[in-house]
Amino acid sequence: MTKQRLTTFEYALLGLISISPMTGYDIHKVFATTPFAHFSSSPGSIYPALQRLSSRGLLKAVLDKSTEARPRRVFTLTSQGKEAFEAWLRQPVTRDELIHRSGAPILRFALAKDRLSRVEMLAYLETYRRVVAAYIAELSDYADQLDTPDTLHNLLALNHGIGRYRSELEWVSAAVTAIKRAGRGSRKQREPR
Amino acid sequence: MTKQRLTTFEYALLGLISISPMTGYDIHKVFATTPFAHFSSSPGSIYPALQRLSSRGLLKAVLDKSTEARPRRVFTLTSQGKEAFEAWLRQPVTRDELIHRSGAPILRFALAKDRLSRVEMLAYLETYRRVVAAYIAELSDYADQLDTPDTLHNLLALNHGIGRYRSELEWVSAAVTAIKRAGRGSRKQREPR
DNA sequence: TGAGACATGTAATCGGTTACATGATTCC
DNA sequence: GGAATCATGTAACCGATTACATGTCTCA
Repeated sequence: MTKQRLTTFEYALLGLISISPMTGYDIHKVFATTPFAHFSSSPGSIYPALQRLSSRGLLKAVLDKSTEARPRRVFTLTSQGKEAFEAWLRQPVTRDELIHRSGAPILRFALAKDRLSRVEMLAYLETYRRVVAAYIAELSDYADQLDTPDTLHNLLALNHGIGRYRSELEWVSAAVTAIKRAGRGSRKQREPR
Repeated sequence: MTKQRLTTFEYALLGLISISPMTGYDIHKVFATTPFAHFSSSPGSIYPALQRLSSRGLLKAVLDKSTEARPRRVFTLTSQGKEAFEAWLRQPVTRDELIHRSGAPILRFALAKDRLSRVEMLAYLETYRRVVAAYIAELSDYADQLDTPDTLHNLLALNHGIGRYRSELEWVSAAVTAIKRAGRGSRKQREPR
């Protein structure tokens, strides 16, 4: 039960809280002051979402009355919440996600720190690379079929997409290299399994 | 009056209809079969939006009873609609648009074909370039302030953003060159004003 | 003592998604 | 004659935005 999908925004909340327990205002500060994600930092989006996640059993609020008169509500992941979050991290990247929630794959990567093993991260990046490469091919095919002489703007817009996704590929290569390098120094000799 | 802002999706509808009058189904086909934009092609988004735009006086529907029993509703821009659309095209690109509606600047460029002069297009691209460059600087500054040794993922995610926007800059340069080249052959000697 | 950051929430509104519903036309 | 495509819509739901409301703490 409670198998319903969450929004990317809600997963981002779970991810932040998974790093360390947070209040609504803490989350507001993250969204307002870091380029981490371009989510809304308004209370009208954050507090209702925290309530939703709590009522679905994914978050648990603890009242911290220590210092202040008005209590701060500190949210923590429940085991269900942790499960839902990690299931999200482990989803393969799809064409649909790439196109319709284009920030999500990188968000997942950023939030996967310490949740996924190095091997899993590399596998994730590989699926991402594959999906991006396939979409570039799709756009290129489409561009080849445009033949009216009249479409400079259309062609430029298409090239925009192709260039954007090519830069994704470059980033993936760099990320894979960086992760492998980081692993070389500190990894345990025993491979998982 | 009717000065309220529209959604990017609604402007996209105005833009398509400004190219040529269209029915809801025509629009559906554009969104379903071209990489033009990654908007929803579902009837539940398109038809209500067309109704909204009509009731705001931006679109006018003409019933085409020519061939079929069930009439096709062909939408055209009203003068108000044309005005609203072109005002949108002429808005400068802002940081907020770049971050929160990141597809919009390129969408506007793509739809500006034949609506803006070459000079206006070049000016538009220049404002875009400026905003992107400023945001890259912002991200770089932020990256410089990260110093904990612990942030490989954060750094990679940041690099992702920086790389993505650098590729935007490259695209702008290419687009400017292409537009200037296209202008050389066919432009009229008299500059506008 | 007053300004501004800290901190938490609610209410109204509205656009978009999903699912449902209907019927005509075309083509095998 | 049946499937697929053409074509147009409605209804329920729900998340996000915007604006409003309230009160505390800190520091100049």
